[in-house]
Amino acid sequence: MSKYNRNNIPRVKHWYDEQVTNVFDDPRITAVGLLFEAHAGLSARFTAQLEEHGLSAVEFEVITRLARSPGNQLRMTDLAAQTSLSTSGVTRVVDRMERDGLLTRRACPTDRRSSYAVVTAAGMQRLNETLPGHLQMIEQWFTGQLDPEALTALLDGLRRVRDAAHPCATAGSDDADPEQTPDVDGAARRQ
Amino acid sequence: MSKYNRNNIPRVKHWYDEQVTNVFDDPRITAVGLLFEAHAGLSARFTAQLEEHGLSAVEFEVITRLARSPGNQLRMTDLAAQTSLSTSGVTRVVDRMERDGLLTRRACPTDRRSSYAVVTAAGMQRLNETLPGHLQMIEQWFTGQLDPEALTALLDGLRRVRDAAHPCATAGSDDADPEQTPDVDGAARRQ
DNA sequence: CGGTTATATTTGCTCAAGCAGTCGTTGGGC
DNA sequence: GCCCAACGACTGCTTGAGCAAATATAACCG
Repeated sequence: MSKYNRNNIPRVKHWYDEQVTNVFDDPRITAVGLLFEAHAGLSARFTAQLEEHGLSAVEFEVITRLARSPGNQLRMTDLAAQTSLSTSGVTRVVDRMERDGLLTRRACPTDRRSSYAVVTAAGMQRLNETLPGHLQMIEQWFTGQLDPEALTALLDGLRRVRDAAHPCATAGSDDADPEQTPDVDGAARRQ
Repeated sequence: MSKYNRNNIPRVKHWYDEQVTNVFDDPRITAVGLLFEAHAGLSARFTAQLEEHGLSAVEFEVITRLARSPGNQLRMTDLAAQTSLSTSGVTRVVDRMERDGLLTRRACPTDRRSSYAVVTAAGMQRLNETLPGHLQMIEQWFTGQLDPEALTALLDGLRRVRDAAHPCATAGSDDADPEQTPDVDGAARRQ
């Protein structure tokens, strides 16, 4: 439904000019709507599947971030920086997940202000139970909906938008991690 | 690291060797991450701008939906169906906006169970003050980040994902969506 | 050292949102 | 006309999240 470029005549003005029939139906708003609804749709699908495994979306994000980090652990602050949560939000999620046995707190040996959130064995097991279904959902509702070129184009576009708009929440995620790896198998030992 | 190569003896390859570092960096998860982070980034930018005009993202969505509806009004239930809110959520957001003078409730003449939420003059004025800046934000952080073809490709991909995954409104109502014009932003995490 | 500032986490408070239940209203079947 | 299921809006309750203050520790600087 190429609502936006209904004709291919090169134009001086913007791509949306002719379609503005009503201020509130502006195609720019529609574009945002597409992105937001795609997000909402996927979010709902994922939430439903995660719930079957007793995880909320936030908990899944937390445990995934931890599980991909060295030692299956992160300091609370770093965890907050990598997720959509504030530090107090992280405190409370970790509270709940600790109560449920999925995580443990561990004191940082070099800085007594800090503490690590560590995935327990039970947490890793839960994650391993959940992940295959989750990946299946992603394929079913997202990546599998598009052929490879379309998917690549979509991801390229998203990456640009993300890089432009994202308020540096993933600051420390992909870069080299100068932090020394503290004791990989501690998770099993502590509990 | 030390766990796996604590001594230099060549090890037998275990089933998990390639997974311990990779499973959680699966490109499918990365793809979802891009979409979600793009959404989060835009959402944060929009929220900041709307806040300057005294509107939350939800309030903006509500007032926009109403403003594009005939008579600048909708029944509460219909408003709920068009937004990311449940009916009780709509009740409360309309409460607040009515208190702030942006909306009014009006009794439905034909069905005394129903009531309409109507945008007041003050509400329309607020929206008109807010909208240009909002559109500017969309261009700045979203549509303006991409050249026309890339934008078209992005929107095409999003539309497919949206059509596949969007649970036809959110809470409760699961009808097909005959409406041609998609939506405005909303739902922050919301999830 | 002693004092000041910065950092890490937790806690109190507030608020927005959903669910489930309530109340009044509607409309169909008889 | 009467009954009852369906519907629309609202309310009580709970939950999850953020902000700001509190607490503890670290780092720095004289």
